[in-house]
Amino acid sequence: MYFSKLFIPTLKESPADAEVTSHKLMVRAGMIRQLASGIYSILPLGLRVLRNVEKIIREEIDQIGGQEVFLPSIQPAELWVESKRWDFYGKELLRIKDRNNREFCYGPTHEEVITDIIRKEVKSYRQLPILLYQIQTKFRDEVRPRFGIMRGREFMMKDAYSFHADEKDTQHTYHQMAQAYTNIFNRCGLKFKQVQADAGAIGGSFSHEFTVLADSGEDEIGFCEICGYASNLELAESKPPFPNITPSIQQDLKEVETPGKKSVKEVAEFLNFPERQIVKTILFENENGLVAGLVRGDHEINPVKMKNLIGCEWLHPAEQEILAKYPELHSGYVGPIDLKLPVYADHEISVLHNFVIGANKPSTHFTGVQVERDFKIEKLGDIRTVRADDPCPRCEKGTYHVKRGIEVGHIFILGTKYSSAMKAVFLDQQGKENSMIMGCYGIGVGRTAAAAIEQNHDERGIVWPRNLAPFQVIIIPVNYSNEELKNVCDSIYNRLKEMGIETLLDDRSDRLGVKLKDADLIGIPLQIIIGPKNLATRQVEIKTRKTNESNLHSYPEIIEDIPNILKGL
RNA sequence: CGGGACGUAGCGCAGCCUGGUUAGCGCACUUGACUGGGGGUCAAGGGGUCGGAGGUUCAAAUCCUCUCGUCCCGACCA
Repeated sequence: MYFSKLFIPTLKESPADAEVTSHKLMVRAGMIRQLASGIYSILPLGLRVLRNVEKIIREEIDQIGGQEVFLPSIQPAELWVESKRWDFYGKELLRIKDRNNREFCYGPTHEEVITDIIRKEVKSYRQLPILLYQIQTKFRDEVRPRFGIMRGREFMMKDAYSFHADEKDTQHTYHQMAQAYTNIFNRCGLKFKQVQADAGAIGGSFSHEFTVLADSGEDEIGFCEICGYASNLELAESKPPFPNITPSIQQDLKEVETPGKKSVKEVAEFLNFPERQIVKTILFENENGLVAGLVRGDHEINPVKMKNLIGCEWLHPAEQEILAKYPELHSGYVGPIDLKLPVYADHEISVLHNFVIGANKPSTHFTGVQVERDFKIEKLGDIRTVRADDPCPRCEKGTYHVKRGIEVGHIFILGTKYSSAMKAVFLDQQGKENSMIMGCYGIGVGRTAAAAIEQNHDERGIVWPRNLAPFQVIIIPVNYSNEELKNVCDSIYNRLKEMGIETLLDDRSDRLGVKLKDADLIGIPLQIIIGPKNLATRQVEIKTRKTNESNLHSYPEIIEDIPNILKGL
């Protein structure tokens, strides 16, 4: 490809509305342009990168028996009503009406469509398992789209769905898929972790996320470097406490005044207790009303883990307006003693003695509190968010490391959530009707490309991992209008093309500096710089974008060696 | 949805508070000349519903109201 023929509008300055590096660089490198909030046009250079991601995905998913399909983006409401998600999905579902006033949505995901196909066509265990996938744009009307293509409303996604006759077979595919994902992200040149994850709104029993490590990421993950345990922080298990020996002196419950001291920090300072000796009571609301959660003062409560412990449909922090309806609750002084709400406590509480807790009375706390003696716990469990350096829950010696990351892939075992709601059933060997067991497996294609930039860039621009790079090599003549340079460039270009190497030739009449800046910005792994002085001694300069180091090599011999150099990158 | 900010040429911004010539600057763009190993120089140019609507005023980019859009923080989220 000749640079002058390529539509690649590069920018010197970053757009004002871009925040993260990948967004800035993708716009500056002429890969994307915004059309509306969270909606982007993909320009030729950007598309080449996305196609590379897609190609890797296709190869790996095909490898484990996936078959590609292309599904409608506009989906009828009835399907979503059937799966009960028409209401549940909320405002993120972009709803539209056709000329006959029939309701549709722009698909945010395709469980319903794929389940509909399978239930109509598959009747027997003999036809299972089936693994189908699609790579298409989807639309989720995000509350707050941000970070360019990383979290757009319209986005390119690979979604795979599998249907099985039994649980064991589902797990088999799940594990194959996990391996395929590992291969995919390795081939994309990413540093990532497979972490245990919450299934969230999509439902299901078992799931993992693939998270690319990056400080700009929105997710936090906790992992142990000794045993390899890794989990999204919203799910990461905390190690149960060692049972504490009851202290010889068990203090009596005592009411103390704590005028105006509401936060753990204030109370701890005022009473001269360590924060870990204070217990916080946090109120949540779920489908059954208010519930209370207890964690140690120096810990943070984790709503996802709490929801899982309770086993409720949903759980939100209680709103101030709701609290106003309960005159017995005093913000900052809520406690479990004589509280007429179900109380869920973190397991660390079980080994605490003589602690401090709100007294349900303004400006008052209790000291000398003991679990069981002073209040009852509905259920004890792991409901706090783990921190760096907390002990690993799976091994003896390890401790947690906490890092930020970008979720680029997510795999789920769905069970029969959709198949039973939508009656996707089959007859087993005994002629008995069963719901199919499903798995679903997503990868954000654009997000993967953006994550690659977050992880691979420098102050000059993008440094593409070789397999994602829009071109492998860029030829930069100091002056293309010089007949001799032009001939050399053209012949190198043609030879590389013959060798099947995607090559860009910067034939523009701009000065060298401009061409070098652009080459650095768009991040092509290898630059071949051709100038008259070096050429006079039969040499060309080869620069590796990753290291920004360049060396002279004798020409034309070096050209035959380019494939090897690329392999080593 | 709550809080905050911004909208002036393709991009980045100044001007607005304190209303008053023809609305500026840098980059980009066009033409020409010189130049040619890290965004070069000089000269001459083109490009604006000042987001939109309404209002105040002799006069509005500037003040007021409404509205649309975009971004940030939070809540939310495969």
